[in-house]
Amino acid sequence: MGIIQISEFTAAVIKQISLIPAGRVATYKQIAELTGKPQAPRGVSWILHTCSTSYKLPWHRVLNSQGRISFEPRTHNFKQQKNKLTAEGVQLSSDGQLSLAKFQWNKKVRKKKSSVRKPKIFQK
DNA sequence: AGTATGACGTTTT
DNA sequence: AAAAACGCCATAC
Repeated sequence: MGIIQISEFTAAVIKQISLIPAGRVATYKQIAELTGKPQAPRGVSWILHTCSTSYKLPWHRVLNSQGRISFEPRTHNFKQQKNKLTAEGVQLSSDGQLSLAKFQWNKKVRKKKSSVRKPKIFQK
């Protein structure tokens, strides 16, 4: 095993993808955003293309922004990804479409403002 | 150094 | 609505 130099970006992408919990999915764009480069979803896809197996990432949890598997439905990769997702409880249609509303990992910089409820004693 | 490519995403036909 | 064009980015060659 040799020493490999990878870029900051690559390391950040690998980190974020490894954090996606089972049963949830993220999009390429979302990963790009989480690594601070919202314009780089293509870079994310390239990294997955090259090192998904060598880093043992949950690559199958990354979909495109329509909530769709980014492989042609005939391909082996498509079937493998679909099987892995199904095994985790992620429901998707036969053509590889799922509901992002249901399954998207919500680690995102979103500031909900009104989610904090006042204690009952203060309500009225 | 310049070009090509890819598991993308958005805008324009 | 679907397809193509366009923009974008990190790597490969």
